[in-house]
Amino acid sequence: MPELPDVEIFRAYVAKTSLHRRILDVEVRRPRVLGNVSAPRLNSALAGHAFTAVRRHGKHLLLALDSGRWLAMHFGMTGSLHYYAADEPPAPDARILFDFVRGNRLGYYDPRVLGRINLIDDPDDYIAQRGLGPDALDPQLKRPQFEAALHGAKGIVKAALMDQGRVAGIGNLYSDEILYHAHVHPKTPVAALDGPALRRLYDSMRTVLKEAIARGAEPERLPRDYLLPHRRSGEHCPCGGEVEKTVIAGRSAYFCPRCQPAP
DNA sequence: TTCCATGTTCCGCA
DNA sequence: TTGCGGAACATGGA
Repeated sequence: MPELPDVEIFRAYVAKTSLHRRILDVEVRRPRVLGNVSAPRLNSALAGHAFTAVRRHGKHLLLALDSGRWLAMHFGMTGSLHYYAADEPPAPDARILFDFVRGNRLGYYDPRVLGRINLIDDPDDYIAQRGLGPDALDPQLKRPQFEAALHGAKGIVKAALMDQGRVAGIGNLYSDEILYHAHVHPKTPVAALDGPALRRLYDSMRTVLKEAIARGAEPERLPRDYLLPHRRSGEHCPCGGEVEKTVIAGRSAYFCPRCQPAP
């Protein structure tokens, strides 16, 4: 689930449900999801405080506390958030539960336990320490900055799009969609991209991510002329051609050979 | 039972 | 140094 559009949905969800509510307790049911902080330290840092703001960088969600500290959430491959009213029992497989006053709760779920939660002092330091590039939807990221981010990459374009150090937020699913709209084959070397191809990649990155957010980050709800609703090998591309699957960097990559001719 | 999965990181190799 | 393939992490669904 959690690529940029999903995490953006989480951001709006937290903003709507969980800000300015005093936290009573943090229930850590699976300590493995805690990165740099123990369960007792997390609890003492949060209890009595409230989240005051929430922002997103790439696939990372950053929650400000009224103490000045921040909680950094990453969702791995399967993480999500669910908010519960006082009379709703949280699902039993929550990894972490943030208990607010009056019985409301925010639950952090992650079946595969690949996500992490860190307690940090400064989100910009955190982003820098992790070597993250600019957020893919940052208004400051214009076409020249995007081209600069890809510049010098020696590998293939799908890997470069997913490289969080170049541009943050694009994962395996949406890189396929972006390449599909740009009519670029996923194995095209970055060095072989000409000006028009770079322009199409930038435009489709912005369009695809915004459209995905508008559709609630549910790939199946994307327009029919998108690739993701047809992302199975043998399925028909909107153009009538057949969707093909290949493996790139250990990940499955789907594309339409008719719309995205081999480099 | 086996394979595969929306992420990240580490290792070995070229 | 860079990039790639593969493995590991842990779990559930097809």
